[in-house]
Order: sequence, then structure tokens, then C-alpha cells
Amino acid sequence: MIESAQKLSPDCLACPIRHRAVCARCDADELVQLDQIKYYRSYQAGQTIVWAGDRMEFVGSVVSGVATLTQTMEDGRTQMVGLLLPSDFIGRPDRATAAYDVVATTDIVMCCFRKKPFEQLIEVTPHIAHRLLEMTLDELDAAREWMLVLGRKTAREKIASLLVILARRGKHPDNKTGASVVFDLPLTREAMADYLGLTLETVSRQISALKKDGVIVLKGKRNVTVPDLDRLMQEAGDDSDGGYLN
Amino acid sequence: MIESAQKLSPDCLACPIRHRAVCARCDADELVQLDQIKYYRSYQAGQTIVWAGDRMEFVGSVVSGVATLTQTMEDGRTQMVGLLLPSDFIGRPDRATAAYDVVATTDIVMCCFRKKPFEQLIEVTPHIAHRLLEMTLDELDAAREWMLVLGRKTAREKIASLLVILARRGKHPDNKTGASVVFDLPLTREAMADYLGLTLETVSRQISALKKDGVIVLKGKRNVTVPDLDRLMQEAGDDSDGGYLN
DNA sequence: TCTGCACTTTGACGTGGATCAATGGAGACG
DNA sequence: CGTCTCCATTGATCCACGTCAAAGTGCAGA
Repeated sequence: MIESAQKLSPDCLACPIRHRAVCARCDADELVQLDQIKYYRSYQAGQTIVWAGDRMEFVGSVVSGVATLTQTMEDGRTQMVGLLLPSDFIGRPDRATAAYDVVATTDIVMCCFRKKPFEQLIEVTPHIAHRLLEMTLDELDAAREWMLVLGRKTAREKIASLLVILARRGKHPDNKTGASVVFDLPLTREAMADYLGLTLETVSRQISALKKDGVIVLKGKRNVTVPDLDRLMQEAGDDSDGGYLN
Repeated sequence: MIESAQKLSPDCLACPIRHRAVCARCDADELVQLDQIKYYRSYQAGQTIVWAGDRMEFVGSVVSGVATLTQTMEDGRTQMVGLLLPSDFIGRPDRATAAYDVVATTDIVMCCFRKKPFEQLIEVTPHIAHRLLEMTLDELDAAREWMLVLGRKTAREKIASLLVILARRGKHPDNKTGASVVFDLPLTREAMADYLGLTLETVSRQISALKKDGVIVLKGKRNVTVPDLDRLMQEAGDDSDGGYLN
């Protein structure tokens, strides 16, 4: 409710996620409407954005940074159920309370919409509703892909699978020589373990093993170079001819 | 393309999944439109309804029976990524080819819509689009719930979790005395294993263990009685006060 | 009723990853 | 410049579940 720390809205047309987020299909008029209910909000690495069970006051998109969706059992076992990268959508229209914890794993900027007005806007703006359906279906596909990883892959394959995702979506646009990809891990070993259904020790060991085998090169603990993405995808158990995207 | 085996459309208003399927929000006019592009189709237990990678000619709802969505790796490892019970929707608008195998595990009746006309109908019928979004979000929640099961639960908890789902959605409406629930397993041990990321031997052993401990009672191999659903949910690791359903 | 086949159960044993326990950096702060 | 703290690595051991193998069960069809 405190308005102080909010920035004034920059122009949607210059937004870095303009063509991928929930607003991707909107025309200029519709952007104006969205603009009226939007506000930016920043969170620091480690901060919890939403607590499971809490009332949701807003929905919105990740503009920059990375967040995680996690579920926790009473005894403390936790499983990450979503990895939120720029342009991903947070929140469910027509649902009052959050189903999962949302935690920023890097500093993050979100483009938020007050929930009620957003729900009303959806009703009269098929472009938004349509894009939201499309994005939800994509998330469902990603979740199902992840079910295969969790249910059937070995620890090594799991790590490789995660690295493939990060290499694909999180890669530095600047540093990319030929087939080799460089990026920073936006997650701690523990967060990776929670994503992969492993312990952090196993994550560490498998990363070391992939390093020893030359599949990846580490600079420090977070900076990863993948000299040969096809090789990594092979390690992930994915067919290297790499599926039919759309 | 063969028209012979298709039944004539019964009245939508008498449809058993009328209030849960993708048509749930439709008014009489909209039902008439849907009716014009719909046809029923039956499959026998074991039959493959759709092959992954195939062109999708239709989308549709399960009217009765059970089907599975599965993904298979090159080396043969398979993971079930969805369990389709009556009223569940199959197919993705705006996508040409199927992403997963769909297999009938019992005899099944589907209410199919030719894909193109259905896509067009969505554009002009917000009630359908809205319901489809709602159902997709529910499926996403279910998939995420399943990620927790696959990633963090023990074999015993996994079996119990599956039984809870089946007891809740698949229970005989007739036979239900007090807290006890009776139903038939619609899946083989192998299919359960594929759902749970286990081997069929482990599934068999854990079912035997749950039986020995009195958590379930088996009549034959398929008929299950759950004397105390709360007890079963406890075994599943779910909080017995059982979440906030809407 | 007999036989075959698909499914299931049960047993014995091996192993991948969990658990328990030190040790090793690297940035933050006095 | 030390030391605290957080994160990561590495090692030793354990055990839940996978693997391999052999019966057991029940329905369908002759």
C-alpha cells in the first residue's frame, strides 16, 4: 500500500519482455489500459515475494531476475515446482490465495497488476485472456517435462537437464561463441536440489563429475561455460535433435 | 474418417460431465454450436488414442473411462504425466501435433470436437475460453502437486498419494459407507509405476504393505476399500486437514 | 475342464543417492 | 588483516528402491 518506493511506469513499448509476457498480443489501446493498473516492484535476492496460503493482492510478470515456486511438506521436505524467468507470469486469476511460496533467488523486478482490475480486464480483452491461456499451456508442458526428469532421470541427467534449461533461457546474450554458451547459475546448490528432487550433496557431486568429464567448465562456483550444448543435451537424456519447438 | 461407428449425439443437457467439462459455463445457445462440431468416439482398454508427434485432428473431453498421458525416452523409460478422468480435456488448441501419447486404460468414451472449428469457436465464445483456462490452471496445479510426489515422497507415500486421488475422484457414487470408500483401480501395476516413478515390483510390494497394515483392503487385485480416508491421507504425507479446495 | 497368457506377488541381492560428518573457500564486516 | 558466515566440496557409510529371478493367480478361449 505504500506508494513511496514505486517507480513511475516506464513505457510498455520499451519493456524488455514486451513481446513475451502476458501483454504480448496487446495493441496500443490495450497497453494503455494495462498501464493504468500496473506498477513495478523490486525484491532482493532471498526475499519471499508471496507466502503460500496468503491472500494474493496482485498478479504480474517477472521483468528481470529469477524467482522460484516451491511447495513444502509439514516435515520440511520441499520441492520446487516452477522456475520463474523473465516474462513468466505469477498468480492465478479467480483464486484468492497463493498455492505456493514465491521466492526471489536473484534481485528481481516485477510488473504487477492489481488483481481485481486485472480480472475485469481479462473479461473484456481477449488478447490478454488468449495469451494467458497460451502461457499456462506452456507452463503445463514444462511441468510435465519436469515430471519426466523427476520420475525417471538419474542424478547426472537431472543436473544436465537443469543446465540445458538455464543455458537456453538464461544465457548471456553477449557471450556466446559458436556452439559454446556461458551463463551464471541463478540458484544455490540447495535450490537446485529442491528443483531436482535431490540433496545438495548429490548436486555438488554431479556438478563436479560433469566438470571432471569436460561437459561443463566452471569459473568460480556460479559461472558456467558449456563448450558443447549437444553434448550436454545428450547427458540430459534429451534427444539431441531437440524436439519440435512450436 | 470412417463415420460408421459414430453414435448420434445425445443431448448435451443430459451429459454426465455437463457441469464439469470444457462446456460447463456454456448457455443453451453455445451448446447448440458445440453440438454441431461434436461427435462421440469409443476406445477399448489398451488402445492408443493419440500418438506423440501425430497430427491432432480433434480435441475433446473424457465422458467416461480413464486414459493416461505418457512421455517416453529413447531408451524406453516412460513417465506418466497426466491421468485423464471423466470431464478432463485432451488436446491443445493452436498446436498442430500431440506432445504425448494418450492411451485408454479402461474402455472409454470421448466427446470430440474437430480441432479447427473448435479453435474458431473459442475465439467468439468467452465462456469456453474462460473454462478452458480454468481447467488448464487446475491441471497445472495437479502437475505441480505431482512434482512434489515424484521428487520428495517415499514409495509408500507415492502409492498412498495415488490412492487418495483415485479415492476422491474415482469413487463409486453408490458404495460409500461413512468414511470408508470403495473403488476399482483403473490402472495396472505397471501403469501405476509409470505414474509414480517406481518399478512395478516396488508398487506391488508397497500395496501389499499397505494392505498388511490395514490402510487398505483388497478384494481381488483391483477392488480397493479404504476404511479410513484420513489414515490414507496421513500415509500420503498430506496434511489430513486436507487443503483449501476453492 | 484344461491350457495359455497377462498380470501380480514375493524373494534375494546390488546400487544410486541419502545421510552424517568434516573440510574448504570467498565475500562482508569490524 | 582476521574472523564470521554462508555456501560448496568431499569422504565414509547406510538403506530404500531397483534389478534379476521365480512362483502364483485368474480370466479367456479351446
